[in-house]
Amino acid sequence: MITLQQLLDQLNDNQREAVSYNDGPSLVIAGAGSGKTRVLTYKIAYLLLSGYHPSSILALTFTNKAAREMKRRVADLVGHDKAKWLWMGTFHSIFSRMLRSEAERIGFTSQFTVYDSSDSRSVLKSIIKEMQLDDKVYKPGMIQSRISFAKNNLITASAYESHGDLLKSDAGGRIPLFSTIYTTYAKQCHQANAMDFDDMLLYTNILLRDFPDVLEEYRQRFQFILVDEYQDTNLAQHIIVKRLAEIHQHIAVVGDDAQSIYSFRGANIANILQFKSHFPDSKLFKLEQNYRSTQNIVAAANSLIKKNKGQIQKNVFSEKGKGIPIQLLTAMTDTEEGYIVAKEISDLYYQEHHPYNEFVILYRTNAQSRNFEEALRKRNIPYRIYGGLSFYQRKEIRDVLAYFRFIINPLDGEALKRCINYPTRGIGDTTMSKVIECANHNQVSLWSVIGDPVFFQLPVNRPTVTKLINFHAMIHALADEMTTLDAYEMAVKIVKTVGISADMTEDLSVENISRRENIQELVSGIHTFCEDKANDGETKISLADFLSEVSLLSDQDMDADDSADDKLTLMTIHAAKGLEFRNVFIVGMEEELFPSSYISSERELEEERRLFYVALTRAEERCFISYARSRFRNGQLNFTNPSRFLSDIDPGLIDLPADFRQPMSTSSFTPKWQKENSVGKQMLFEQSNETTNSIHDIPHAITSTWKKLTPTSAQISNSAEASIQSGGGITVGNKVFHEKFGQGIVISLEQMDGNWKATVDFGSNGLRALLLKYAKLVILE
DNA sequence: GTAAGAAAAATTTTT
DNA sequence: TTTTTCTTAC
Repeated sequence: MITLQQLLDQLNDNQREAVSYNDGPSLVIAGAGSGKTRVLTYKIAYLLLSGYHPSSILALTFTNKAAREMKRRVADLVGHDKAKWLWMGTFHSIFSRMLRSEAERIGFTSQFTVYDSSDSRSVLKSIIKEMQLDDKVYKPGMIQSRISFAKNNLITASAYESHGDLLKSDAGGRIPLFSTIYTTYAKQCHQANAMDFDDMLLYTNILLRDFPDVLEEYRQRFQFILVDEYQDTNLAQHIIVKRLAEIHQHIAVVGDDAQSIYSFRGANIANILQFKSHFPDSKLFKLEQNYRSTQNIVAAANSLIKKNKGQIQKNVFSEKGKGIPIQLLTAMTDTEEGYIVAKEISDLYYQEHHPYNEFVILYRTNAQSRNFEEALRKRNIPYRIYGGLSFYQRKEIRDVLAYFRFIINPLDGEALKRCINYPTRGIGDTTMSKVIECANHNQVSLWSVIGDPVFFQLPVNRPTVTKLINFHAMIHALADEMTTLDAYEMAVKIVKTVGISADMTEDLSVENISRRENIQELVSGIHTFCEDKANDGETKISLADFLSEVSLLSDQDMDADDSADDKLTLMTIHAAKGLEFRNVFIVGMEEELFPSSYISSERELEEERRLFYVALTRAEERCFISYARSRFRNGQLNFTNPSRFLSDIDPGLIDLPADFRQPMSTSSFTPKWQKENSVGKQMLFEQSNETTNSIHDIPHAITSTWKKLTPTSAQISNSAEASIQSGGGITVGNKVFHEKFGQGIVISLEQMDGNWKATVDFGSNGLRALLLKYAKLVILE
């Protein structure tokens, strides 16, 4: 147990001020490596020592890992007995807890299922199919992200339906039925007693908006609110936090606007930049001393981030040694880049005795890892790759979890589809389509139809009826066991009963053995889960308890086996946020790759620059940056140019090779279609900083997102006009001939990655998007 | 209901 | 180039 004084003595002046300030809202801007987590944990400990009850403190994070780490560190300060009562967890897990206890108010049961993004994509796919829409136009992925953005901006399906601008924008983007899909999707999720990740934020908002007693209860309960990584919050999260803190104003948020790299997931940097306007009495604290990196690295990162506009001014400094300049490695090809980096690592390992686990290779895209893997293998350098399939994404794990879900919530149609499909039991697509149609027709759940196919006059033959009824009976019997068995017993029982065990023991292929091990790992994970809960004094741990936690878990949360063995790390820069390494290699520093060729606005360019900032600030001691002059991308050899970001770094802080030519492009963004012709001067993509308080008002921010997702009619005509000047002679309205698709009419023209793309209506052969570079279009008239 | 073959697409992804 | 998704044939 620590005293208040001891607590404060362990902090620097700025940290101490931030921790002990409790006269109103505060915003703590925590520069990279400045002890952000330390401030958060000490602040919580401080509050506990000054009399707050742990259960009156709410601390929100973005990852379970961060929550766990923070809880551990608070426990180290004040003891586990106190720390365990804290409301500390991810936004989603805390809100899930609230939603489950108030579920009935919004038409769900406390057993509601959480749909992950592949579940919701699958639901959307079947809706699109059912509405007989072309999934080339209504791309499930695109629809999904639009719905996600709508929810993150608190636009419900019904609000969407009555929002003229959005409807108009959809019509202009050739997806007039989007709103209908959204409504159907919301309805189906609701009927399935299921919420997707975004729903958890949206419904929490609705709960707090429509039920004053609930709002009041949680306002009373949470006497102090802390939020980590505030720069990554979206509107939905921001509004919830704001509502809860509205009365007592006991709120502290921590973050770094310079590390906001998740806007593509809906994060709104304005939440942190405009914090003062949402909490006018708030006090700003800045943590500017970096304890991680050498002065050189800090200065280089500072010089880079200075190129961004619209940020909170800070002066990050280091009192460590000057260190060595950043080293730039140039390769002729991507393969050579791998070789050079591996060589450099090898030298440091053998000559300076740096263990491999003090190295990280950071890249913009996962696809870049390959060259490095090969080069590392050649030198026998052990490595670990982050990213790719997570444990919970694996088919066998999803199968098992589907059974858990289905038994707990029989209305969960997605789980049903998966369960009925595996292990094979002679019920295929044909039967399922009939079941779905029958369920829709009778307005009942799939579960009901399967329970009594004869009653619902399902048009299938006798053996199929038996199969369906058997399946129904098996699930029903298992559901009955729920009352007596705990999570672990239940899991074992399910895996045995449904035939997964049998299926796994049958074939002994290598893949199958790995699958079996994965299932084994899941089951023993459940065992551990039960034990942990029992140690905290909980009794009767049900499978539902496990499921409600596991559906909010990601692979990042279970890497227990790291750091023990001496392996180098390969990961994307996004995945590296929050981590630190002695030696950092930032690779693929080329135009079109980093910054990504996908960016289309100054705002996105700035986010890419922040991403680079995050990469640089991971380094403690050495930082290497590499690029190649040529690279295979999508099977094609491309010649590349060094990234414009290289010239954003103060030249005195980076060791340039003798033959290095500064990237010619300036650091500012010019859309290609503006560069090549002078049509269209307005920045259609700029995001507004406005946010609003009301669920039904459409924040300005979202409309701009919309413009990104769907070309507005204005944009289309801009592109069309531009094409008149430089589109290779083809213009909108041309009748053209394609050797495969025949005759068609050019509907629109736009530029992508410097290539002209035409959308052509080939009549019975459908709408086709064609790159003029490849498609040999003959102009007919 | 599965397996092989063709076609199309190919950022980043805390929950 | 690889990976994923859709088709088609057994």
